[in-house]
Amino acid sequence: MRAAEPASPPAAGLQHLFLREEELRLAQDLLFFGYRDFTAGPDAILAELGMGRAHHRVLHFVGRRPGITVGELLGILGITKQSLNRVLTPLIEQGYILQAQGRSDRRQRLLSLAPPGTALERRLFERQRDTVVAAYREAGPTAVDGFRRVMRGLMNREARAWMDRIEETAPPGGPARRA
Amino acid sequence: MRAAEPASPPAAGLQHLFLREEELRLAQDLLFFGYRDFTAGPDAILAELGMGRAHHRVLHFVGRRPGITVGELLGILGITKQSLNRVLTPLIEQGYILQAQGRSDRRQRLLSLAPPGTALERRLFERQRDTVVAAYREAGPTAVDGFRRVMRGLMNREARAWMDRIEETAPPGGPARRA
DNA sequence: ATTTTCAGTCAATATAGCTGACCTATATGG
DNA sequence: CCATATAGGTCAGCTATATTGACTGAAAAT
Repeated sequence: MRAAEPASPPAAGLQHLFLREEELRLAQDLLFFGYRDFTAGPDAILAELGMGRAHHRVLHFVGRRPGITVGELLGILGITKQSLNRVLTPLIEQGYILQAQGRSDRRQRLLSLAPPGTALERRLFERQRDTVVAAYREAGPTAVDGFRRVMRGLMNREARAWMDRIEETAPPGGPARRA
Repeated sequence: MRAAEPASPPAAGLQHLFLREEELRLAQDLLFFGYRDFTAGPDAILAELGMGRAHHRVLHFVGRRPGITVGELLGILGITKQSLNRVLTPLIEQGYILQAQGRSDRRQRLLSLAPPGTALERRLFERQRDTVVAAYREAGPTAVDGFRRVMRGLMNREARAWMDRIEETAPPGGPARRA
């Protein structure tokens, strides 16, 4: 409130009506609440195991790309090696994640989920899936497509490239090669 | 848009085709990368000022609801009083946020942005706005509507109620009372 | 043989959250 | 009026997630 009227871009231009300030502030609200509640389910499970969101992210991306190297994982997560190792080392020690020496480059550690890792990731996934399925059902297929396009638009170049790669190699239809 | 045609539901198996596992894992990826890059801009500005995301959230929601009480803010943010005060107290001491005694209940502290707070929030908003505007423009109005519906679907009941209220009192058109 | 890269480690620091205990000021209700 | 409940603040201590910088060892590349 407080006087001010902070320059709602006067919407003069054509198709820009939907880009007015209030629309964009609404986007901020949506992303804050939506992301928070999206992560709330897994967070609760992880807390019971003495883990946090960072562990989930590692399990998720290792599950998504079995055989991923530590370096690639660092690139995806956008954190430092030290930060990653604080969650990765315990996950390995506790038997959730396996390391294998790289074939072409033996310095590399190829990461994959051990059975307990697969199970935990699955449990976290299913909790999150319930949230997403409910939202997707309510919103409908057209909205889902719009959601995907907007989220993609928020991502930086690197993240988009990663999404392109994952969509190529893990197409709708499941982990197996496309039908 | 990037190849791929992300599975606009091929209409084959009724309305469930778009809820297959891979689609849902894609949603996890989208939310992780999208949210991270959405917050990256403000994070960089805040870091220069020795602040973090928590400060931004306070500035955002106080700006959104001037005169909000501490208790209401706690409810929105979903954190403890102690956590809030660790960022709120410095924001007040540094002149970004004003406190006024509640009129009907003098125990309440009604929060609002002081001019420096308005300016900083504006700066953070504009950085984030650029990201959102780019995504919205790329995706188009229909996609934006879908994005909103899905994000809303991810939110819990309380958050939805808050969104309903904000949409009533701050309708498209700007912070001023409805036309 | 030197240099670079991949991975891991140690130490120190900062932010953002948490619990529990306790305080003041003000409202509210018997 | 007094007792209790509520709004807000504060102290102390804990955890999780991130950071930087410095350094190591092994293997690849030149």
